[in-house]
Amino acid sequence: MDSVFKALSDPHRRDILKILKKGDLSVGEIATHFDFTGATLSHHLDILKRANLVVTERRGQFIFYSLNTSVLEDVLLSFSSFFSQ
Amino acid sequence: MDSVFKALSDPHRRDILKILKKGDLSVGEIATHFDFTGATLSHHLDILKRANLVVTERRGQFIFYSLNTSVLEDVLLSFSSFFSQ
DNA sequence: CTAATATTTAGACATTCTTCTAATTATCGA
DNA sequence: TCGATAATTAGAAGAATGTCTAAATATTAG
Repeated sequence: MDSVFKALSDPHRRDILKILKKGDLSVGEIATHFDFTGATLSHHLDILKRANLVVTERRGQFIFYSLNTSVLEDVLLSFSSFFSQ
Repeated sequence: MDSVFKALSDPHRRDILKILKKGDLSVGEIATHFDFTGATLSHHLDILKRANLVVTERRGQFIFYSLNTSVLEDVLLSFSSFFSQ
């Protein structure tokens, strides 16, 4: 759970998750939304992946990232019980 | 919202919130749950306060901290819409 | 096979974060 | 009022974080 909170603590990473809500995107497509380098984006994606918030799938030259919806639901439940109850 | 995510990114601060769920506590009482110094605790409490996650009230010598429940509910709602929809 | 494109990895640097000790402020009890 | 207790503030040190450039890896097209 720690890695999830850490992952969500950066605004750029939260933006990435929001962008992925609309559908899977390749790294290059995600990159068009930001000003920093590909290396930096790669680093953010790695942190999201380690937190299990996203999953990847290679399709030819491209690597597509998508939300790991089941984990996101778990996270939300976890948040609920964290705050209430 | 950024300050909230930042505040929640530290495990000790999340522990503090959990402890406060049981009821208001003075700084000294909160301190009994942790190993670090009072100065460090004070710093964590300051971050939680700036994020509006807790509120304070002086009672004589003591300063009591309690959860800012209305903001916590907002945060949870915000999280929900962040993940779903 | 080679060149081009997509992405990640390595290494460096500046900033931010967590923690500490020491000093300061606030309040109470005698 | 003074000393003791409670909490915060100031300043410093080391670790972690976000970012960059350059190099490496993977895949496709010709």
